[in-house]
Amino acid sequence: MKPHGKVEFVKVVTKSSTVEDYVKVIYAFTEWQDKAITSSQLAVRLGVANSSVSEMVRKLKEQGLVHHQPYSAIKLTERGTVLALAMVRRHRLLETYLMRELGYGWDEVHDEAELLEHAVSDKFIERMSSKLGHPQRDPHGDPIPAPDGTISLPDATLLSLLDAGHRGKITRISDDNPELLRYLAHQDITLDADIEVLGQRPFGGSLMVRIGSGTDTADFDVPEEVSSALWVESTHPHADCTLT
Amino acid sequence: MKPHGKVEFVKVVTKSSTVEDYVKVIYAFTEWQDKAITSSQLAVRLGVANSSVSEMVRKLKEQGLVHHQPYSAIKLTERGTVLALAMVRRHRLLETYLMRELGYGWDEVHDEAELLEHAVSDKFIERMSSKLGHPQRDPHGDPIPAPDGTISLPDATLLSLLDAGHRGKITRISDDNPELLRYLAHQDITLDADIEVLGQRPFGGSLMVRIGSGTDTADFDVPEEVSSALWVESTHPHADCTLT
DNA sequence: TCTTTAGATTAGGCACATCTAATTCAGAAA
DNA sequence: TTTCTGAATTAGATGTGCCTAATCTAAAGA
Ligand SMILES: [Mn+2]
Ligand SMILES: [Mn+2]
Ligand SMILES: [Mn+2]
Ligand SMILES: [Mn+2]
Repeated sequence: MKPHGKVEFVKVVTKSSTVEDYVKVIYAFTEWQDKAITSSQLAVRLGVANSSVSEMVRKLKEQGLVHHQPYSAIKLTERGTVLALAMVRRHRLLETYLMRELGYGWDEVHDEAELLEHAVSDKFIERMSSKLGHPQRDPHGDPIPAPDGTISLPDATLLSLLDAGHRGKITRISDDNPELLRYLAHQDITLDADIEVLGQRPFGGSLMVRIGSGTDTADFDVPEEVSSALWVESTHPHADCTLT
Repeated sequence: MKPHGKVEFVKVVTKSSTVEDYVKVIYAFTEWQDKAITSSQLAVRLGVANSSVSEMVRKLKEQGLVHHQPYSAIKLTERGTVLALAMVRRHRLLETYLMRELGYGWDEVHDEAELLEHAVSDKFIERMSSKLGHPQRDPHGDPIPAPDGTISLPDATLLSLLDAGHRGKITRISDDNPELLRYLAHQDITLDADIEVLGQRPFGGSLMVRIGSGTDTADFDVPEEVSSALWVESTHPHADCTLT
């Protein structure tokens, strides 16, 4: 007597904190540009060996969280995106909460949120969100997805890509370098500050910018490292440029 | 050329969340009575197999966190006690915070704290403590150890051990049965309520108690399951008993 | 004292997430 | 088209924490 049908064991999906971090990083990579992440880029961002990523990506695929053809880039499935957005919501709400309710500095929130995001319950997240008045963005200007996964990305451009004359508001600051955040805070370069690109020093040097508005302005030379961490939303359309 | 001295590799102690839970449970067992916990009692409380405990206790001993002779009870070392008290502080502060700041019910805080206690930083804990005004006990009446490990246990007795006539205040309610907590809250039996033992129903039946003071009192029959979850601090010394 | 037995420990394995080293592959360069 | 090369994958292993099954032991009972 042989079985005449195939027996399949459907693996119950356990979203470990490792899996949560993988999908979150895969998602984050495409948030501000549209190329999908590769195996080794993922390895660098997670701080693990390439081989660990290969192994794990196979498991993520098994669980229906990513699409992946060997030797090509890694993309989230619908389900993977849902999980990633849930984690991004958690992370950003936690960062916001830590600053507003527990007096953390904006350079201190990331690491704490990175661990807490895996430990708090949905109830905790929603209570926080209520208490904060359902904020739309985190302390670094990153948009906070709604509970249903809806997210609206502001129309911002990387400062380092802007031409002289451009004016706008700083709407996002990359949060992965705490030291940079401390530097910026010390210089009073904060979210929503008005900014104008004055020009670029020769031979690929620093970008010259003016921060502030009206009479209260200050000029800075920002090196590539900084200008590639700041996103600017234009206040005037392109036509308004004052080219010298 | 042979080495003429012994080379030892001292294991760097990594306090995993598993280790944290083991020492916490070992500590908790002796908080309200003085017998040390056995292997199988520990297994029940942690929800793991006996063999897992044997294995883990060996590792805890290796790390200097417990004293243990095979086939006998498990005791924390000085270092183990320090770690346990730190975890207890975390757990109880978190419970208090969840109730006071995020509107949790006292039956909902335990499970959330059980996970969060492993994920939050010391900074988080101390910020919470400040914000709460450095509370001395958690929502269930359990004392919160100070950052240095100091803890003062209230002089309370298990309700089920009290004789008729005893009066006092409820100062502690075991928090490991959420359903019981909901029942008590529904009956307005809360921390600091005045209580008087009226007597015991025959044949090992329920304990009859009076809750409240002055004109606002209510009588209850409390079954063993409940009376062994409530601790009472006497308001009148023993001499004041009214035996029938 | 000898036997029983409940509780504790060991043996042998598994799942997860990681590593280093060896191998394979896709696409660029010749 | 063939060769090369860096990226990606597989092979083989480790550490942690858990399991079931087998074995052992201390303390109680006959
Ligand atoms: Mn994380
Ligand atoms: Mn952020
Ligand atoms: Mn715990
Ligand atoms: Mn409690």
